[in-house]
Amino acid sequence: MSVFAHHTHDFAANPDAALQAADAHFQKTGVRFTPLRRRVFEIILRAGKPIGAYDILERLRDHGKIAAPISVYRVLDFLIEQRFVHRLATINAYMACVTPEDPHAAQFLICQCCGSVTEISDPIIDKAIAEGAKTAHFQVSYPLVEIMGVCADCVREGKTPASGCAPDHDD
Amino acid sequence: MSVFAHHTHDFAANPDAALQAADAHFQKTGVRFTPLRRRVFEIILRAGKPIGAYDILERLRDHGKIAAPISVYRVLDFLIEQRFVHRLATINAYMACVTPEDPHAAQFLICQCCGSVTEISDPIIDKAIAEGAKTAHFQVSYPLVEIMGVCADCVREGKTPASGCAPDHDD
DNA sequence: GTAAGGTCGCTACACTATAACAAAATCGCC
DNA sequence: GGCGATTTTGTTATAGTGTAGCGACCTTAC
Repeated sequence: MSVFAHHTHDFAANPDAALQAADAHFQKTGVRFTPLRRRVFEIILRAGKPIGAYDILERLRDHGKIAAPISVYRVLDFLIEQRFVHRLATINAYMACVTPEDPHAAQFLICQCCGSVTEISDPIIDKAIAEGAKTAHFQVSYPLVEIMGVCADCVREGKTPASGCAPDHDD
Repeated sequence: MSVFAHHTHDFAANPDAALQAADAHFQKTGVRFTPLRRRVFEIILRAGKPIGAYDILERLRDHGKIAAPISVYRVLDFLIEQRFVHRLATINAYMACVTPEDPHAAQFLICQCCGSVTEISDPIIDKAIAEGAKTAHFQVSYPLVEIMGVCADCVREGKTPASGCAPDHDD
C-alpha cells in the first residue's frame, strides 16, 4: 500500500502500454503523433527515469536517425504541452507522466543520492498552493514542485547529500 | 494588508538595509563576507528582481572588475548556502531572500508576463509538502516551489501567457 | 492540383555552468 | 613578524543546455 495506489496505470513501468494509450489518445483527438514524436516518447518511457535532451538525441542517433538538438526540443515542447511528459527544471531532465490522461498537478521527489525521481500527485499540496496563490491574487498556470532530498531506499542505506551521498560516517 | 505583512523587513526593496544586516550577520558568525561577495550581493539586491549570473558578471565589469563566470557562480553558491540568495531553477535566475535571518521554506510566484517574482513563505504549503514527503518516506533537504502564472497586476491588465502576455483579445 | 499550415532538417549561435590548476589573500600558530 | 595551512580568487578552457532563422517537405482542406 503506497501513496501511488490510486494510479490505475504506472506508464513509466510499462512503455508498451503507455505507447498504445498515447496512440489511442492522439487518434481520438486528431493531434498528430508523428513517428519522430512517438520515437522520442518511447525513448523517454524506456529510460525509466529522467533523461536529458541530449541523451534523447544520442539515442535517436543510435537508431540511425540524424537529428539536431532543436528537433528534440521541439518534440519535448509538444509532449509537455500534451501533458505526456514533465520537465524537471532543477535537473534539466524530462520524464514521462505517470497518468497523462488524468489532468493533475504533480510533485516530484528527487533523490540527490541515486538520481531517482518519484512523481506524486498530492491533492493537499496542490490545494495549499492554489490557496496561497489566490491569497496573493496570482493566477496559476503551472505549479512546479520539485522536492530535493533522499529517497527511502537511500535513507535506509544511510546515505546523505552532505556526504556526497555515500553512506554517512560519524567520524 | 497582504500575505507578506508578517515580513519585518523587505530587504529586496531596501538594499542598503539588507547590506548592513548582512554585514552584521557575517560579523557575528565570523563567516567571511569578502568585497567580491558583498559586491555581488549588492548587485542582486539592487536589481530588484531576479537576475541571471551573466548579468551579474556584466555589472561587475561595469564597475571595473574583471571577472570570469566561475567567480560569479562561486559567490552565488556561497550566498545561497548562507541563505541570502535564492536560485530560481525555472528561469535560471537569482534573487535576494526577503528574510535571510529567518530560516524558512520559500515559494515563488513567477509572472510569465512581466517577469516579476514574488517570494512568499506559506507555512500551509510547507507543511503539506513535508507531510506528502513523509508519506513517501522521503527525507526532504530542500523543497522547491516555483509557481508559474500571471501576477495580480498583469491579470488586471488582461494579460495571459497564452497570448504571449499581451492583453488578451477575444477574437 | 494547389494553397496554407504544420512539421522537420539544417546550420549556426546564445546562454548557463563547471573543470583544473595557479596565484593571492587570510587565518592560526609559534 | 614569519610560516604553514586553509580559503578565496584569478585564469583559461570547456562542458552542458537551449534557440534563431530559414528552407524543404509533408499533410490537409478546398
